[in-house]
Amino acid sequence: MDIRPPLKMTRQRAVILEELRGVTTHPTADEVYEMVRKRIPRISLATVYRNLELMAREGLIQRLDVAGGPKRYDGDPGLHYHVRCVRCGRVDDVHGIPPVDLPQARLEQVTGYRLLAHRLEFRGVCPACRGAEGPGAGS
Amino acid sequence: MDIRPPLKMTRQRAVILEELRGVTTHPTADEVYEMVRKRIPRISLATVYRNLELMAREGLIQRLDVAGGPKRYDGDPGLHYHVRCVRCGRVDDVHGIPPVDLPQARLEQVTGYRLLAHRLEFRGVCPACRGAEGPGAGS
DNA sequence: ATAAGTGCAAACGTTTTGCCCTAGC
DNA sequence: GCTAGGGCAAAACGTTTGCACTTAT
Repeated sequence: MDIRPPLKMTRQRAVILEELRGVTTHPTADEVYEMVRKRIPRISLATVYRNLELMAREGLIQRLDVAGGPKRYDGDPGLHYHVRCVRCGRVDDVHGIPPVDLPQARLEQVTGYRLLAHRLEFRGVCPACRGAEGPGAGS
Repeated sequence: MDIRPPLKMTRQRAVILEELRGVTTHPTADEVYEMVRKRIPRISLATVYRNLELMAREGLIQRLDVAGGPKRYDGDPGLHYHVRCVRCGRVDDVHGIPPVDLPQARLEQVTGYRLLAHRLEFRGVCPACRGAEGPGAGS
C-alpha cells in the first residue's frame, strides 16, 4: 500500500536537488532551470518541471503555491511557514514559530470535511522594501 | 492618496457581481463566464477576467489562489477561511471559526517584515468524497 | 536487458493584451 | 463629448505531454 519504485539517481536529479538545497530564495521552476543550466547546459525545462514535481510528491522538497504567481520550490522539506512580500514578491521562511494550534475537531464538525492539513501564508513588506519606500505608505 | 475613479456601473459588471453573490461555489473565471453568458450571451471572457480582477482589487469580492488550479472567486468579501477537497477540488467556506490568533509582534521580530495579513487554507476530504470512497483510504 | 528518465518540440489551459467600437457619465 | 469599458482575436505565460533516444539499475 505504500510501495513505490525507488528513485533512479540521475545527474540532473542530483543537481536540481543540490541547487535547490543551496539557496533559501524559493525559486520558480524557471529559476531552477537557469541555475541548473550552468552545470548541465543541455538539460531541458521539461526535465526540471518533471523532477521538481516528482521530488515534491516524494517529500524531498516542498512546492509552494504562492498567491498570484508561478509555483515556487523550497529545498527544505521540514514544516515551516512562509512570508511573501507584497511589494517585490519574494518569499522568506518563518522559523522559530511553533505550528499554530487549530480547533481541528470543531472545524471538522462545522465543515463536514475530514481535515488533513492546513496552509498558512503571511503577507507583508520585507525589510528591503520597507527601507526603500518608507513606512508611511499604505495601499 | 486614496482617490480612485468611481466604478462605472455597466450591465456586465452588475451581472457578474450578482451571479457571483448568488452562489457559494467559488467558481473559476470560466465558470463565471458561463453563468453570465446565460444573461448576456455576447459578453467576452476578457471582460469577465477584467472585472473579476478589478472587483477583487476594490474589495467587492475575493480572489482565491487555490493550490494547483485556476483562480477562483468568492462573492463574499468578508473574512473567512476556506477548505479545499483534495479529491474533487471543490472549495467550501469555513464559518463559525474565529480568526486565529497569531503572535504578530514575534513574527515581525523574527522575519523583519511588517505584517499585513495572513492566509489560511485547509485541505481535507469533503463529505461527498468521504462517502464515495470510504474512510479507510489514506494517500 | 529493461524500464525509468531525458531532450525536444508541440500542445495545453489560463490569463493578458492591443485594437477599435460602444456606452456611461 | 469625453473617457472608461467592452468585444474580439491574438499573444503571452506557465506547465504538461508524446515520442524517440539514453542511461541507471
